[in-house]
Amino acid sequence: MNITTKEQPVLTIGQLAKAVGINVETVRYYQRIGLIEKPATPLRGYRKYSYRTAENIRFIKRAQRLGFSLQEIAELMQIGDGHCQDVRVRAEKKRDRIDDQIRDLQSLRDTLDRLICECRTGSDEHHCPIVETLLEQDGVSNYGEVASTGGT
Amino acid sequence: MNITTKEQPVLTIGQLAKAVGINVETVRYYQRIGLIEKPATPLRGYRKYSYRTAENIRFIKRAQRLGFSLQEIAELMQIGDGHCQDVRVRAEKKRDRIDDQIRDLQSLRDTLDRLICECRTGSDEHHCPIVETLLEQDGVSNYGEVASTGGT
DNA sequence: ATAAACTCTGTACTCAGGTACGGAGTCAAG
DNA sequence: CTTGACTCCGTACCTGAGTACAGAGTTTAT
Repeated sequence: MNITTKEQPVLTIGQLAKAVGINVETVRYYQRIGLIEKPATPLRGYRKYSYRTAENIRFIKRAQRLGFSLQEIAELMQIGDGHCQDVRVRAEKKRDRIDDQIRDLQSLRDTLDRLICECRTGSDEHHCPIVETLLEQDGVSNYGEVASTGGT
Repeated sequence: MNITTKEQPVLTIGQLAKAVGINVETVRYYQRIGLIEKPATPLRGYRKYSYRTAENIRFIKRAQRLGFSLQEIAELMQIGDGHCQDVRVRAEKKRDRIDDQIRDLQSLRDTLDRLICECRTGSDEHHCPIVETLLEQDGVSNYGEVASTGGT
């Protein structure tokens, strides 16, 4: 694993998959959707992958953990070479969407929590504030526009 | 819309869908998966739905906004009649999962934000901290175990 | 009475991110 | 040289929450 072997294609797909901790099928899947390159098929025998590819996959996984979709990651990898600003703008949009998500989840959490408390306090076994809230026509309309309910 | 018409099946599927603001196909879908009951097929002609069904669908939509899946909602509707405690336990579990989600999103958000700031501060156009972070082998391993990365 | 609008039924498709499988080829160890 | 493990390739399947569509029947308005 020294610097000289770094760029040599030496890994079989199985070794590659193991090295980065994903499934062989997932490696193939990434190839299928063009997210990682497919080393030219040797005239006979197996494809060999470089550690570079392993790093690319780790990149993908890290970006996924940061909340990017594979589509977005593909774009990131394309522009990633050049313009920092493009990447930053994308990251900012992503951050803003995450903020929205957090807000929604929090208001949801608060609503649930309040209901749970009421439920715990109430002694009437045959009347559940949680279910009743859900059953209400109106009132409690301030869950906070959580989770886009469709649209088109 | 007075109390006497409440339980009479009077709505066509289209009126029902419109009344609750969802697609006709979605109503059918809910029927298919057994989430709402299908009024017995008349010997000829169209099915009629009661306002009760409309309320059930509103229940579903509200529960969805609270973060329940259709599967969970189906369960809620089954146990909802009787035992408050069951509902509460489910709601508590749900709340805890939401807490996890919020935590994950927040650590993700912080990481992104930090990178964005570094990116904005840095003047080097040819070196993007965001991309570099993603490209790093190790370090920055504390995003907070976000998003289960698979595993049989 | 006829056309437009609606409903019914069943099936297939969508999106994302994979997973599974079958059959054939290939490689490495004993 | 054979056996077992691995790879290749294509295709099909999975989950969740719907959406789309075709063709036939029905209802409603004119």
